[in-house]
Amino acid sequence: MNDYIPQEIEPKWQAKWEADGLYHADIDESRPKHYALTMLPYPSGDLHIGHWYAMTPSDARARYKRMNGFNVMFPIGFDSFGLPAENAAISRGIHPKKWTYANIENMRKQLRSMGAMWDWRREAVSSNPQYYKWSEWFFIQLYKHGLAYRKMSPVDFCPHCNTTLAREQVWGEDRHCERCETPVIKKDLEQWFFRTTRYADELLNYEGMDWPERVKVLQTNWIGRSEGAEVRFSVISDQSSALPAPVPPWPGRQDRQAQVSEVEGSLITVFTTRPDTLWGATFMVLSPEHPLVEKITTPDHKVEVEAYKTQAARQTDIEREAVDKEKTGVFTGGYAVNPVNGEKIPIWIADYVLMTYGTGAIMAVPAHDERDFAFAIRYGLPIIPVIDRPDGISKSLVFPGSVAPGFADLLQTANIEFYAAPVGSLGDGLFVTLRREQVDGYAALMRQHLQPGNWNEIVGAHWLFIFDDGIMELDGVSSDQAILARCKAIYPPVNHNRTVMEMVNSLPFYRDVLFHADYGAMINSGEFSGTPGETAKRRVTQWLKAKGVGDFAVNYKLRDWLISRQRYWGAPIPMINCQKCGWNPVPEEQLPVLLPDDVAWKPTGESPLKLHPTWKQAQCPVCGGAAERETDTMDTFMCSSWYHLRYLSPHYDKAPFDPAEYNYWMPVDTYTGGIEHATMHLIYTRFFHKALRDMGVTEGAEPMIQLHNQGMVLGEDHEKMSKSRGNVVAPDKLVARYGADAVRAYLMFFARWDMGAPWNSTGIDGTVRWLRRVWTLVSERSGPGTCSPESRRNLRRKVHQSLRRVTRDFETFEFNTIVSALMELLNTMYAAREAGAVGTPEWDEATDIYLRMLAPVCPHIAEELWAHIGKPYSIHTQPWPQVDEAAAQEDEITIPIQVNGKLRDRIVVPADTEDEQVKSAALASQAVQKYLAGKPPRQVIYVKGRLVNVVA
RNA sequence: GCCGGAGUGGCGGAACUGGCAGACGCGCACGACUCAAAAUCGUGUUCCUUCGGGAGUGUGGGUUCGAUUCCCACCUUCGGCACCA
Repeated sequence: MNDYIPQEIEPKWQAKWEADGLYHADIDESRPKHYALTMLPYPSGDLHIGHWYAMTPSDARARYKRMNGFNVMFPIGFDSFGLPAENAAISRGIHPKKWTYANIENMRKQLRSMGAMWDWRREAVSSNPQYYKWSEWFFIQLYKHGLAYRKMSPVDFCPHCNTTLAREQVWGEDRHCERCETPVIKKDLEQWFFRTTRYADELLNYEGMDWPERVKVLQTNWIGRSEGAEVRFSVISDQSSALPAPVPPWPGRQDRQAQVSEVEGSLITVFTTRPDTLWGATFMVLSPEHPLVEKITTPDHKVEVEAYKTQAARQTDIEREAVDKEKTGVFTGGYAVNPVNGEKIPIWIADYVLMTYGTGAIMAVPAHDERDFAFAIRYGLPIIPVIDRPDGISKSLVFPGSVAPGFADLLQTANIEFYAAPVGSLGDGLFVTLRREQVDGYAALMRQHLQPGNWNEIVGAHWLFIFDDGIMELDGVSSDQAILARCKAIYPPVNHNRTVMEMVNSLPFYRDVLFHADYGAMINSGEFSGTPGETAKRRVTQWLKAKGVGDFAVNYKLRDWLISRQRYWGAPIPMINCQKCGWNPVPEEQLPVLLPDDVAWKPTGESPLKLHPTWKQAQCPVCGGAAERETDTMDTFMCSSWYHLRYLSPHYDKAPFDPAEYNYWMPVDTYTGGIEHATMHLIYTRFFHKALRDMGVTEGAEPMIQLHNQGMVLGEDHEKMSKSRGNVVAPDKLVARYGADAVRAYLMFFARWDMGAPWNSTGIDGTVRWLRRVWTLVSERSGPGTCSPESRRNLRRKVHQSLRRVTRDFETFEFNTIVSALMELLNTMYAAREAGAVGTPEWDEATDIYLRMLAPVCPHIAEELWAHIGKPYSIHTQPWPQVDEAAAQEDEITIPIQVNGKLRDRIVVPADTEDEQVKSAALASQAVQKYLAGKPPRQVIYVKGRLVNVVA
C-alpha cells in the first residue's frame, strides 16, 4: 500500500460523501433523532483555528451519535449581520453585503475542508431576506404580545462622526472614538426593548436542563434576583420645616422597567433589600441620570450638579460600580422626608447609583452599607447604627490621663480584655474590647473614674458617650450633633469633624466595629426597636404597606433587552410611525422590509438608512397617510436567538419553520459553543423560546436540553488571537501541510476541550506520526498468526478496555483522552504485532474496532483504511462496537501497599482474591514488616481492588 | 471592582466516587538503521540524594489512615460585565 498522503484521500472522500448525500438529515420516524447544534459562526472572512476547535469535537460527537443509531441533524449557517461589515464599508468602501457574501463563500470552502458531517441543504444565512423576513415577523409577534416597547436609553455617541458607538469602538481611559479620537458622550435616544424581565423568574429555573453548573450560576447571578421593598420618599423644599404632606396612596404593582419613568411629582421611589434599616437612612442618592434630578436641584447647586452629570456620563457602568473606587457625589440642595421618622434628609447624586438597576435611586444607610459608609464619611453625612451587631462586640479607647490611676487594674479584676499602647505622642492609652454583657459594668466603672474635663466613648454594638456629668447615647441625628458639640467643647482638635462617626473613624482601633452589613435585631428604630433580624424585613415592609408608603418588591439585575441599533447592516425593525396613529407594525403581508442596496457611506459611519432619500417613506398601516419607517435595525443577538429553528427548514416560506420538522427535531439535544456566550446569547435564546411558547409558536420550556462549552484557543504567546497582535493561527495552512484528520485529532488532543489553552504548534507532529503508524499497521494484513493464546487474550482485553474508555469519553465530551486511548491501544497493537498477532481473529477484531473508534475523530483515513481492509462503504454508517465486558476483565490486579500513607510495596493477586487474603498478603510483605518493626499494625485499610494502607 | 473558571515535570496534559501523582503526546538525551542526513524503530526522561531514602500538584493553614481531589484564607491568570459576536 502507498504512503499516507492525506492531501489525496481527503478531497476524494469529501467529494464522494457529498455526492452520496451521506450526511443528509431527513425525518425518519423509525429512528431516534439527535439534533446536534454548534454555535452559528460570524463570517469574519477567514476561518479561525477557534472555529475548528469548537466544531471538530462537536462533529466527532455527532458522528459518534450517528454510529449509535441516532438520526443526527448537524446543521451550519452564518450569523452574517453585524458591525465588522459596516467597518469594512467605511474603511475600504466595500458594500457590507458584498463583503459579507464574499466572506461566506470563502468560509464555506474552508468549512468543507474539515470533513464535517454538515447537511448543507439546511444552511441558514441570517442576512438573507428569506431569513430576516422572519426575524422581522418575530419582532412583530413580540410587539403584538406586549413584549416590545420603546423607551429612552443612553448610547455612547461620537459627536464628530454623528454615530452611535459600540463598546469596542470606544478606546482608552478618556473613552474616545476609535475613528476620530473625539471623546464620546452619552446621548439619550428612544429605542426598542424586549421585556426579558417578564421572564426573569422562569429563566432562573433550570429544571430538566443538562447544562454546566458554572453556566447556571453565571446566569443566576446575571439575572440577580433580590427580594426587598420599595419605599416612597416625598421631596420637600429646603425651607420647609413643617411636617411634610402625607404621602399619597401606593399605586400598586406596575411593570418593573416602566417604573422609572413613572417617578413624578415630588415622590422618589427606592428599592431596598434592607427595609429593616430604614431608620438609619440619613440621606438619599439619585443616579445622576435620574429624571427628578433637574427638578430637585436648587439654583445654587445647579452648576456643580451639571458638571457632575457630565463626568458621570463619560464613565462605563463597570467603572461606576467598582467597589474600591473613591465614592464621589454632589448635593442637589433638595431634601426628602424619611417616611418612618419624619427626618428631613438631603438628596445627593452619585455615580455609584446606576439608572439601570432598581429605580435609579437609593436610600443611603451608611451604618450598614459599605459604599454608603464610605460616601457618608467623605461628605460628613450622619451615620446612625440601626441594626445590632450580631457579635455583640464594642470597643473603647481610654485616653492617657483621662481616668484615675489604677484603672487598668480594675479592668483586669473585672476580666475585661484590653491592652496598653501609645496613643500618638500623648502616652499610653488602654485599648478595650468589650463583650455585650460587660458594657454596663464598664460604663459604671468609667463614670466613677473618669477625670473631669474628659470623655470616654464605647462604640460598636453599643454607642455610649460618657461625660463627667452623665452618659449620652448615639441613637439619632440630633444626639449625633449634641454629642459632637460636647466633645468639641472638651477637646478642640476634633472641631473639624462633622459627625461623631467621622470623629471615631479617625481612630484605626475602632474601624472594624463602626460598620456592618449583617442582619440583627433592630435598634434606634422607634417602635420597631428590638425586632429580631429574622422577621425585621417582613414586619417593616408590612407596616410600610399598611401606611401606604411602600410594599414588598422583587428586583433583578437583569435588564430589558435593548434591540435597537443605529446601523445599516441588520434586520430592519418593521415598525412605522405615523403622526396621527403613532407606532404600528408593518402589515405581515408586506414583509420582509428589505434593506436598500443603494446606500451612501459617509466616512463617519452615520447610519445610511437615516440618510437614504426615500427608504423611510411609508404609508401608515392604520390611516393610510404618509408615515415614517423605523430606521434602526435589530441587534444581531435577535438573529441568533432563533437560528436553530431556521435550520429546520431554511427554505420554508409559510412560517419561520415547518411544523413537521419542528415536531420531529426539536428540542436541540446537544448545544455546543463558547463559554463567552454563557450569559447574553444563552439567556436571550431561552427568553425567545419561552416568549414564543407563550404565543403558541414553539413548545416546551427550553430550546436546548444539553449544553457543553468549549474554552478558548489563545495565541501561542498566551494572548487572545487577533490580527493586530499577529498571533492568529490559520487552519488552512495546517490542513494543507498535515491534512484535516491530523488537525482534527490534534485539536481534540492538545487541550481539555472545556478549558481551552494557548496554541502549541510543536505538538501536532505527534498526531501526524500517530496517523502514519495507524496507516502502516492497518496496511499490513497478513502475518504468521503465531502468537500465544495468552497474548491474544491480552490484545482483546486492551481493545475492549479502550472501547469502554472511548465510549465513556464521547458521552462526557472528554475528547483529549479519546485520542490518548487510541494512541495507547495502537502501542499495544504494535507490541502484539511483534508477538505475531497479525493474522489471528483477535487481530482482525482489533483492526475493525480500531477503525470504527477512529472514524468520528478522523473520518477520512478511517474511511480509506476501512475500504482497504475490504469492508463495505461507508464506515460512517456502521454501528458503534459493543464492549465485551468479559474480555475487558482483568485476571490479575496489582495492589499498592502503603504504610502510614506512603507507598512501600506492591503485590500482584488474582482479581477475585478475598479481602482478608489481600490484607494478610500485604502484611506478609517484607517492606511492610520492616516498617512495622515487629509491632502489630494499629489498622489495616483495604480499598477493594485499589490499595492497602497499613497504619503502624 | 463584581460574577464564573483554571493553576500538576522543560511544554500540552492524565489521574473515574478521597486511594499507586505525572497516562498519552511534544521536546530532549542516548542507541539502532544509514557513507551521511531525514524518516523510522528502540531505551531513558519530576526534582534532590550520602543511593538508605527524601521532597513534590500556585502559596499558607485545616479535615482524614490517606488530599491534585474536600474546607478556609491568599496569590496569579483566563472568560463575562448588557452596541464585538
